[in-house]
Amino acid sequence: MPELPEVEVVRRTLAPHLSGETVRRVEVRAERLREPLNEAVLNRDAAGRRIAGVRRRAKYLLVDLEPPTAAEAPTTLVLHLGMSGRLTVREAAGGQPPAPLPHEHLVVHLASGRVLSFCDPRRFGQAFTLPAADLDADPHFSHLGVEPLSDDFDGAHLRRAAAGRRGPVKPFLMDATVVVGVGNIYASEALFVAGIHPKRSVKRISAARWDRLARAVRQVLEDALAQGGTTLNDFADGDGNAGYFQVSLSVYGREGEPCPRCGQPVRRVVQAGRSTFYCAGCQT
DNA sequence: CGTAGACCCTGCGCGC
DNA sequence: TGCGCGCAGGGTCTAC
Repeated sequence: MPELPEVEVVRRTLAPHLSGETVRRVEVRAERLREPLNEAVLNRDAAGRRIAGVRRRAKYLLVDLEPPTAAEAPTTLVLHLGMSGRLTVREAAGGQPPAPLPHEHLVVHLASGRVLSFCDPRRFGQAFTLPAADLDADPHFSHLGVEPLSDDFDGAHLRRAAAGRRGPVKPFLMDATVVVGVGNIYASEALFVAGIHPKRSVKRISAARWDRLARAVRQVLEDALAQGGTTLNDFADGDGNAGYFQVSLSVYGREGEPCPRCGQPVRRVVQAGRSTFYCAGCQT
């Protein structure tokens, strides 16, 4: 479900509901996710703490938790939606916590009686805690590359990252050590906008093309963010991914349909086990 | 070293 | 109608 724009939309809709709340307790309903959920550790690091805010790094959501006493250190509740995760704030009903949802693996009970609910049918998501100071050094984060919407991301960055590497550009663009947050949808979309063939070797891309690609990545993500922001504004109230498919896509998922620019049928190929969509006329 | 492929898990839509 | 197959937006590990 989520790529970077969607995760950012979730962050923006959750943050006002969560900031200032206090975590009462964390309930693990199903611990068997990609990394097992540990209810005892989650409670040790989160229960009784006030939520200072919600940040994002790559596709991870970071819930900042204040120390309950000056002797303790800030912690962070890290959440990843995987392929099918949904985070919603749910209201208490008649003084009772809301009834369990299907695939609701984690429930963070808040002092107001509301809960932060994590549902994830495919169980590729993650939830764990860390001392806030250890985030950057943690193996989940230490290898991550630049944020695509930051000033550090441009054509020169891509060109430097590609030096000494081989292979096609599309999987390269999805390599989180190069740039984070570019998932399977927006990798295809950005290459279309930039006019670059997804199979083109990273060794055969000019500086001008790297510039164009970096601009395309930024544009595609920002456009999706703008559209997601307007169509997903009730996300936190439990309406999951309504509006997701309203984000206009040029080639992704459109095999056989006419290219919006030249009319040739959109093609699909599989690269590194993932579908890639492109126009053979517009992308070289 | 870097890259390609398998794998984690469940649900859905399609063709037969 | 029922069933099997392929496919799905992420990330990590292993084998080459």
